[in-house]
Amino acid sequence: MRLVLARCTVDYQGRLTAHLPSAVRLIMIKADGCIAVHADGGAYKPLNWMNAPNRLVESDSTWTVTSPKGEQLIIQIEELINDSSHEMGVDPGLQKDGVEAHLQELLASDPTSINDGLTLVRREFPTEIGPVDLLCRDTEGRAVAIEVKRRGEIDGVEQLTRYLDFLNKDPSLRPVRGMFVAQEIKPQAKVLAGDREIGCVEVDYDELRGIESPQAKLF
Amino acid sequence: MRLVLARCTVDYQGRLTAHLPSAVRLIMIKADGCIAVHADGGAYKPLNWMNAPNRLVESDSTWTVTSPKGEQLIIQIEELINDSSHEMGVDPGLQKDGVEAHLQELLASDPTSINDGLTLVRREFPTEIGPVDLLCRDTEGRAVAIEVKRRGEIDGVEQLTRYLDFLNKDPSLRPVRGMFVAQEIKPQAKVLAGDREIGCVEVDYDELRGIESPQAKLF
DNA sequence: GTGTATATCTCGGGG
DNA sequence: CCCCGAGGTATACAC
Repeated sequence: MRLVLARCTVDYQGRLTAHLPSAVRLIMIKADGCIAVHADGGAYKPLNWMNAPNRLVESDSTWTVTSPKGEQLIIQIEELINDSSHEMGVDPGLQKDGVEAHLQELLASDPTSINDGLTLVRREFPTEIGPVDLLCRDTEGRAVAIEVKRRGEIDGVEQLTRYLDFLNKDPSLRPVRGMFVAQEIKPQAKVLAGDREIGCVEVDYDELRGIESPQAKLF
Repeated sequence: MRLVLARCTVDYQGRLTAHLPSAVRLIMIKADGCIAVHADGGAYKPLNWMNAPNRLVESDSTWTVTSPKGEQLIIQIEELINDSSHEMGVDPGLQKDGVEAHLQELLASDPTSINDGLTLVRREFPTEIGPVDLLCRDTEGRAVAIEVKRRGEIDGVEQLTRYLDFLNKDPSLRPVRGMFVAQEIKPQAKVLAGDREIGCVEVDYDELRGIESPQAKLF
């Protein structure tokens, strides 16, 4: 990783046009070629950047970065304050726990935690317009489409509604009812779901994980 | 801005749980207190981070960052390779051109570029569920709700549909028809819009800007 | 490759 | 404070 501290201006032309007036900034160049220009504040997003792959040409005080997609970043170095490079090696990467995929796995392994008597037909059940998180059958053999979210908002209800529209065109499934499952469901989402006769269930991730592997609680 | 190069492990607990095994990384601490942990690759996103405001406590080799929202980041420094601080000053910030707001302004100033005979009632016309980009009337005085996007995708059609549902509950507006305007509209979005009797119009940003300020073309 | 959905989304604006 | 919407969203994954 190369770290350059410099007073500079930056111009981006590509998906939009953007300009950074002169100021002192950190320019980060990573081993894969991606470049980020950071100010000393404003959280994690750089002011300007260019993803890999790209081509960086340094000509005197003008750095020109060009991407194959036709994007261009021009950095004018007005005053170079520091320029250092460091060998860092490959990163083993981030291990996450608690994202939607995990919640979906837990619910798939035991759909009765959503509703008594539910049995799983398939996870990621395909439709023409995208996959339904869980497709189940209830005790009476009727199809139930389930949308899983960490936080249940209005978009999720719309998404499930689209799936239901398509699933209900299939005679072998019809009638399909919908259920919206999340750790937390926003009131507006509940209202919209109610309006469309979609059931709402709030579940507790830690509790599900506890039920899933009860021995974990012993240690 | 403080830049620390170190072999470290990182653990985050908050909105989810995440762990970073030992490796050499860049820890960036900005003037506003926000912290980002970067690997030497993988684009501009940090592996782990903590937004301002937060509290950083350095105790020997263990850094503990706590946010008021109850999030926690623990960095174990195993080997300190470099630690430097730089004064950078306040950044004047990014100037953007070509985002949706500009497109909306141009269309508001001349709705006939969308459809002959349209006149503007209001930009950001409020509804219970959010503002409609443009509300217009056509030559026959009927209300037209317009959703403006840079890139027209399926979400935008859903959004406009929600607005239309609400607007059509208002007797003084009803019937309201919808138009979906973007620089580029994806085929599926066109299909969904067609299904819901929403008109689609693709517009050219540069051309609009030319019409808007014709003198700009002279120079 | 396109299309779809997720994200510790981030970030900014309005009530 | 929450809600809502835009983003050069980026990123992963299925078809």
